[in-house]
Formats: sequence, structure tokens, C-alpha cells
Amino acid sequence: MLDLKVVRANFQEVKEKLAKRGEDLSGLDRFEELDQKRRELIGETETLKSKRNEVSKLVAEYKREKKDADELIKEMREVSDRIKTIDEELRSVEEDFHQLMLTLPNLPHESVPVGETEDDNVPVRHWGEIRQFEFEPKAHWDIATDLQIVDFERAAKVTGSRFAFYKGLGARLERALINFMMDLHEDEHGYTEILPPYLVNRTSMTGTGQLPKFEEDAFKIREEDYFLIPTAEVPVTNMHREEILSADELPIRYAAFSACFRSEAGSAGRDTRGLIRQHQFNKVELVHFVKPEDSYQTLEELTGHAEKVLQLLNLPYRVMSMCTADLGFTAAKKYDIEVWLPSYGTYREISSCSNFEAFQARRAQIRFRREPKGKPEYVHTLNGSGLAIGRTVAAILENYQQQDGSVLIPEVLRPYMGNKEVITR
RNA sequence: GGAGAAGUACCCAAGUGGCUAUAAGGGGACGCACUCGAAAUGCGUUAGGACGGGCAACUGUCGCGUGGGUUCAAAUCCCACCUUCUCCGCCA
Repeated sequence: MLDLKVVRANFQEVKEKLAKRGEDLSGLDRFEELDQKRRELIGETETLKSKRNEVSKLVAEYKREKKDADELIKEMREVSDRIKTIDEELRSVEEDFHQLMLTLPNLPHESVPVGETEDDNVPVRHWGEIRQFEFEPKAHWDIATDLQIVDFERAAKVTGSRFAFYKGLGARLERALINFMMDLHEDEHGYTEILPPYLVNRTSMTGTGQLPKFEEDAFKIREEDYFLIPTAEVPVTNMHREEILSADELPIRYAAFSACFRSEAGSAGRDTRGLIRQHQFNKVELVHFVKPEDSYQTLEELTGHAEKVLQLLNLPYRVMSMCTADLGFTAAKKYDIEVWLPSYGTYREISSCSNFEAFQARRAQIRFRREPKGKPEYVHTLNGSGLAIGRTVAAILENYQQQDGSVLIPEVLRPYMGNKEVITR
């Protein structure tokens, strides 16, 4: 959510900045009308309430002194009716206004490249050597199926498309990656480990910005108004919803492993094979709560932490700075880390690191005090994948494959895999 | 899932329609005094927030789990929901 006062004071400027995102801004047209109407009604109802409070005291006094208060009561009956009418109208205006504010995306940071499509994303850096194969590299789903470490067919039978059984060393590899990443972030990067609920309520989904706009992307539990989390970002960020933290608690760094669930509405026909786009996948998520002045430096650190995983796994990647059109709804600035996939002959997103500034904090009411008696300010929240596990498995299978169909296990993972060096059939 | 109880400040807790939520009382925390210092003791402080109006000082409204309702007036009465606790059932 944007700062109401900022939008009010710089309406044209905000409008122009949001336009760079290429989103539909028709809702913004009603901003000034609703904002003004709202303040008008608040003024009216509060004046009447002030009067009511005053007279109510008087009525109490009259009653105590056994004086006749009928005149006053009659008068107040009218005032109360009027209050009720105005409050009803106010409620409806505030609801509209709130809904409008919830659908406005974040303002891009000044350092974000302006662009119209994903082709305008800007490469920031590359890391690692792309391996030259002396044979035709296979796609990871073929490698995995041939090695019998992932079973897509049976998952389709048991559940449906875009699900997978991991089996044997495939399951072991997945689990090794989870542990390797969590250990790294906890021991080397100073994160506190969180294991969150996988179901969250509507308020939490709204707090981090998945709702109201993207309800169709989420899996919903029918009876409960609960949602399967699309990322651990949702429960972990919402841990501190409606809290006022003290300055010395900041920065907070959480690393959370969770399964993630996405309906992938609108992705029909894309990445239909393999581990790249599943309805359920595992991910290690990094979440930061920081003071506003620290958030951009933190974004760099956070991105570095995710990159470190790829470096230790020796997987080539590049970091892209997302342009205004590709920022997503909530981010003020976002880096995607893309890993090299030989069979695709291209880089694919494996991590997304975002600074939301106060956008989520304002929705979720996450604040802090600089001084014990100070005025609460919104924190800045950030998060990034560190990393998506399924896509990491795909990257390892493809980059570490050998001509005979076996796959070398990256050295750092071997202790997590019973010191095995290779996955063979 | 069934039955019952409870949600008031940092914590415990009193308050059952107007008599000051300007929230009793207790605890904790902080400050001051006493002390060489501390303990004990005494005195004092310890609602915060949101949203309006105002250049400002300031001022108004709303906050007793949440949302509605009744009433001239609600912490107090009514309805729904949430959370916690106890017992029973079920269960990893």
C-alpha cells in the first residue's frame, strides 16, 4: 500500500511513476473524489459525535438531579440518527477507498530501469563458466526420469499435472539442498531459522500483497478462508503483522524452508515438462525487516546470500535488475537471479530478491520505534529466494550430467548425501 | 466435533447502562530521596495508537478480543465471529 499522504500531495507524480509499470490505473481516477468525500464525512460525523458526547453528559447530570431531560433526549435522538446515516455512507466510502489503495502497485525506486517488457531487464553481473558439452546435453526431466529419481507420470495419476514424486537419490538430493541452504544461511549469513505454517488466512495474504489482486493464483481451502502459501514470505512476513518492534530488534533476518503452492493460472502450456513450474515446490526463503535507511544496502546483501548458494554449487548464473514493467506488484526494486540451464540454452529464474520498502509494512502494520517513546515508523521488508529447490535440482541435473546419463553430485552436497559422488541408475 | 469459562494498560486485575477509562488495587519497569554503595523503605512516573481539523501551539473523533446491533447514552444489554483455557471425544 502506498502512503496516503504522499499520493495526496504528489498525485500527478505518483500517477506518472505508476504508469511506467504499464498497469491499469483506472482506479486512480477515483482517488481524489473518494479522499475528499471521506474527509468531508469524517468532519461531519465527528462534529456531531462531539455534540452527542457533550449532551450525554448533560443528560446524565439532569437524571442525577431528577430534572426533566426529555427535550435533550429528543434532540439527541435526531443527532444520533444523523450520525448513523453519515457513518453508513462513510463506511461505504472508506471501503471503496481502501480497496482502491490495495490495488495500487508499489512505486518503483529511482534506480529501477524503465522498460516495457522483460526484454528491458538489465543484466547486472554474470558469474561462473558455462560448461561446453562434448555431447548433446539432455533436459533435466529426461535425466531424472532415466535415473528414476523423479516420477512425473505417477504424480499425474495420483494428483494431476505439475506434480512430482521424488524418489531415491532424487528425494535425497532435494533434502540435501534444503539442509545445505538452511545451514549456510543460518551459520554463515546470520539468519534465524523459521518453519512456518503452510496455510494462512486472508489477512496475511493481503498483508504481503497477494490479495486482493491475485486470488486466482492461490490455492484456497474452501471451508476456512485459508490459503495454501505461495511462498514462505507470506507467513514469515506476517509474523510481525500489527506489531511495533523496538529499534534494537532490527534488523531481523529469517530463513524459512517451506513447500510452496501455486495454481499457475495463466501459465497453461508454459514449462509443462519438468521441475521448473510445479503446483507444489520447495523453497528456502530469506526475509528481512530493516530500518528504512538500510533497505537498499540490505537488498544487495540479500542478493549476495542467494548468489552464494549458486557459487558454492558452482552453477553459472546472472543477476538481472527488473525493469519497471517486470517488477511485480509489490516490489520497489527487484533482482532476479537466473541460473544457466544447458538444455534450454538460456538462463532461468531461480531466485527473486525484492525490496518492498514500506509497501508491505503499511498493509500489514509492521512498525518500529527508534526511541522508547518515539513515534512508530514503518519498517522496510525484503525477501528473496535462497533458493527455489526444485529449480536448483533441475540446474544440478543439467549442469552436472555426464555422457553416460549419470549425474555428479556437487562437492558441497556430498556430506548431505552419504558421501556419494554420483547419481547413477 | 461436544460441553463449559475467559479476553480491560507492560503483566495480574476491579469495574454489570450515565456518578469521570482522566481505569480502582496489585505486580513489574523507570526516576528521585535515604545510603559509601546496594537492599529495604518512602515519594513520583509508566496508555498507546489510528484518523480528522489547524502553518503552529493546540484541538476533535475512535479505541475494554473483532465486527455488527439495541439505546439519547454501552466495557456493561443482544447477535455473530476470533483467540485462549478446562473437561469429553477423535487423532500423529
